[in-house]
Amino acid sequence: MTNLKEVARKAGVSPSTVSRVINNHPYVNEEKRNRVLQIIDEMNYIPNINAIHLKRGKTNLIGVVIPFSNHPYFSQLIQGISEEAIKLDKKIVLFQTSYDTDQEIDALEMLKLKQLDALIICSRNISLTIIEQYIEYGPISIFENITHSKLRTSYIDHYQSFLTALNHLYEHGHRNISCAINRKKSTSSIERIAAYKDFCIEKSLTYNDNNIYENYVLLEDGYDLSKEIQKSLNPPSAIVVSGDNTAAGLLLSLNDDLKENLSIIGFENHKISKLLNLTTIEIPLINIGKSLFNQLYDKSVSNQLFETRLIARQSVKNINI
Amino acid sequence: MTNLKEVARKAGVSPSTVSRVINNHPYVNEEKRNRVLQIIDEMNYIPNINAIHLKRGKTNLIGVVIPFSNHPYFSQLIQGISEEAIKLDKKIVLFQTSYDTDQEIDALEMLKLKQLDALIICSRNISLTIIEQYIEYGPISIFENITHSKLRTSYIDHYQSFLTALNHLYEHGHRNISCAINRKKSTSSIERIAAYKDFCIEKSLTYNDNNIYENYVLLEDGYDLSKEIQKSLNPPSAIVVSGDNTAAGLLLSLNDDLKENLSIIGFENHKISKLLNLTTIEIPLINIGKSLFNQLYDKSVSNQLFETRLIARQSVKNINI
DNA sequence: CTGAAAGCGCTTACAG
DNA sequence: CTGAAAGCGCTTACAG
Repeated sequence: MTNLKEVARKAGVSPSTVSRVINNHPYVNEEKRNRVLQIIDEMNYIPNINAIHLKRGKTNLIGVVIPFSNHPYFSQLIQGISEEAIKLDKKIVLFQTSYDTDQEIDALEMLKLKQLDALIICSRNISLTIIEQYIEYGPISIFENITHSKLRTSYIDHYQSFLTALNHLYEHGHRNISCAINRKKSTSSIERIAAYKDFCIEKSLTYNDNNIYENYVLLEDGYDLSKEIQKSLNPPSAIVVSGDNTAAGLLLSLNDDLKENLSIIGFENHKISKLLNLTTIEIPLINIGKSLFNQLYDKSVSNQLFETRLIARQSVKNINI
Repeated sequence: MTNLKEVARKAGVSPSTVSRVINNHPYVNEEKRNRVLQIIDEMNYIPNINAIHLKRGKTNLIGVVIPFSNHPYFSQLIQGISEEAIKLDKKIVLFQTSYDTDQEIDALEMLKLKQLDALIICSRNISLTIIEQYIEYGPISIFENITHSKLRTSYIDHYQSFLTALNHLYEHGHRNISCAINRKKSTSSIERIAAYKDFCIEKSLTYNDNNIYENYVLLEDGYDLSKEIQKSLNPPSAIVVSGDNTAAGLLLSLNDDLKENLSIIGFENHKISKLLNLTTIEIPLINIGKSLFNQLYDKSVSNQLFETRLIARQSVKNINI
């Protein structure tokens, strides 16, 4: 491997000059510059990036922590992050954790070791307290509603969004409403369940734990969900499903009776929801991804709220009260 | 930022000894080792990873080139790659290219600059000739049938797999068979089209370009595909769709007439195909991902063929000849 | 505009 | 078992 010094020797200049040429510094004699450039080409010289990183103290590598990449929710976030990263010529190091805490710590440790300049956490399992210990090592942005810390956040109001969905169903006459969420202990689910409880109280509907279906996230989970609903003694007339994928799977798996009588609202507004005429709450995931990235480069810590909106389609029907 | 030298000074030993402690070398006095460990803890010392990389000449970073991550085909590959990478404590740098050549070159350049130890190419747009120029900089594995070069390959026989699907339909009495593929110029599509042509010739069926539908890859593309088929003057009795996602979208979008009369075979055996009782050709993508990773660490260049198999479900019906 | 020199923070053969 | 020294390959203030 030829190095900068050899190039300098062959070109008859000092290493400093070669470095200046490579980094496009002004004040280099045109003739010398050309000579160096030519030698670089001849010798097929490649700068050692690790030496540059050592010297500069940064790597242009940004870590992204996600549980899975095979779900449109997360792949849209990645899409947005990537689009912005390309503009600044930063690279994305993917930590696909499956919510494994060790993997999450790995990412934080790489930030600490300076192999990553910054970190984006799309979803976490690890405690916030642990994450906060790493803030001193580099900017961290997270897709979660936390405003009291040094974390940079982009987030949506899960409580309000869920309430919007529930109220939409209420306005269409529904009084027996269920909901399906993913991990019960996730911060988003906690907000959603709170919205559901408050909604029931406010509308004087009986709140029942059994009306909350847990661990539904994939398309194929919608099939299982349909089975659960079908075997229910008092099946709901409507259901809020916290992801379009599951909502779509559910819609497609319904028997004829439920197909007529079950109203469904999904979340995220993925393409499949349009294809299936599914009412949904749009979440601007790509823009959130962009924001999560850009916040890393803000001078100050910021918290960015993103609006969601209901897109009414045909999967919510009126019911006579 | 405290460094190794400061730790050495405080501990009253040489930098060499500190380094030995950190790297768990034998032959370090137990007492000194403990002292060093204690100082490291006290000073909250963190080794600079870039210095280590410079010294060692490697980074434990593996690049992965994929066009999109929001498609199960690719996310399964990533899954397999990640599972193996974790075992060797290697990290994955994701290059989500959208088939943009510049992004692909970026990945190759990072290999050249030694920021990546090795590279995995799941799908490419760039020419093979260019890729081959980078082999000297580090191991490269690719998901493609290439045996004549220094590239490490894991691959399936797209020709044979497609033929299997076509013959299955033929055996069920179908004589008017279409197919849907993604990018026409991709190597896999070229093999698939060749299989289709040869099949038509062998069975004395009329081959017609119009029976090959192009650029169908997503679930929602299945909807468009259904429209295309419905407006066809001589609609096929069966279709081979080169991905389960599109096949599922198609199946779900068919009007009642076609629902009765169109047989469908998908590819990959994703969960949705089981949910919808879709006949498919299974592709062991997770294992291929694992192989692509492990081949990087083989001493010699290898080429690994993976078998596919037909899984018969209800989406292929018998037709009377 | 240019070079000599110091330094980024580690590792490792060498000598003891 | 241990330390002094050289070196990995760059960059950059400094002096000219």
